[in-house]
Amino acid sequence: MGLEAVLRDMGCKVTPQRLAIYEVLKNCNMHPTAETIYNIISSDYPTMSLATVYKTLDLLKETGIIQELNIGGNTSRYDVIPKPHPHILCTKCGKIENMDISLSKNLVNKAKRTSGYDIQNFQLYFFGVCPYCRNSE
Amino acid sequence: MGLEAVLRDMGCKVTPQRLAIYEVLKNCNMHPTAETIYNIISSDYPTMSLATVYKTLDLLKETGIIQELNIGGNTSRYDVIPKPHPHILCTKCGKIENMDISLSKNLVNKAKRTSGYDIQNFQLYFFGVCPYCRNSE
DNA sequence: CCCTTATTTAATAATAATTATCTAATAACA
DNA sequence: TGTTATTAGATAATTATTATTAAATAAGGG
Repeated sequence: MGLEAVLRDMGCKVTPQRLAIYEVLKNCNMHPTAETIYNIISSDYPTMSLATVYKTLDLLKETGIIQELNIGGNTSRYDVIPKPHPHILCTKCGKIENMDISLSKNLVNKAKRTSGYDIQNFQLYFFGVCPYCRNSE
Repeated sequence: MGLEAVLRDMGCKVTPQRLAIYEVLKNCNMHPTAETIYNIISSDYPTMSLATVYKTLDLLKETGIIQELNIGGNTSRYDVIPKPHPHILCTKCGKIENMDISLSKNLVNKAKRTSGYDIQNFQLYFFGVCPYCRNSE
């Protein structure tokens, strides 16, 4: 289901701004901040406001098609969710990458059992030095 | 090695404020924010300033005896590190608890292999509804 | 034990990220 | 096409965090 359908489903309006922000996230693998998205979009949408970016990101989060990452620093980053996946941050250059591994069902089940929580989601962040930064030392 | 020794080791001064902030973290399992720590301490140290709390937390982070958690919201939380452990956030009441499980060596190795990173650390956050909140629905 | 000095505290200002407010613009639907 | 509720955009407000600076103080040498 595309973003348009999702928005209509929620009784929200389909606007060019919303579509554009989602497109940026889909086409960009750098896990941008709200401000980065704003900068990227500004050339095509000179009237776009940063507040609109924030409001739209909140909305997209609610729909569940994007997620917010809190991987340190003091700004949130955003990411489309094709399926849940861990992230890794290079502590030298600040780059954030997707990881193609998953938590074992086993671990998640153990988490449910030991915590007693009804677990709905998780975030796994690794921190380290990327190969490029390692070579340039 | 206690905090005093660690500080001396780094050539830093041992001050009552630093000890007090660390004590709060050790005796408090709620993963407090800087402001919460400030409030807790204020009764004993009426002259304590919030800036001192922040600076001390940064210092304690550097020593490696505490860690900063970025588990959403827009405020950091802090935690002593007896050993690395996952955390779980109740999305109803906002409580954050330690979890007594660990990532398998297997998974970490796979992460190293597939990413090529020199992995130094990780954070694993689960999100769900705690038993208490579930019952009071 | 006191003096000296570099470090730290505390108060305050500054910055940065995010949220709230409010008016003009616009998507949706009759 | 017109009406209306929603949204965008501009701006102000709020919140978290960091920087600045003068006064206070811990640590080591005499």
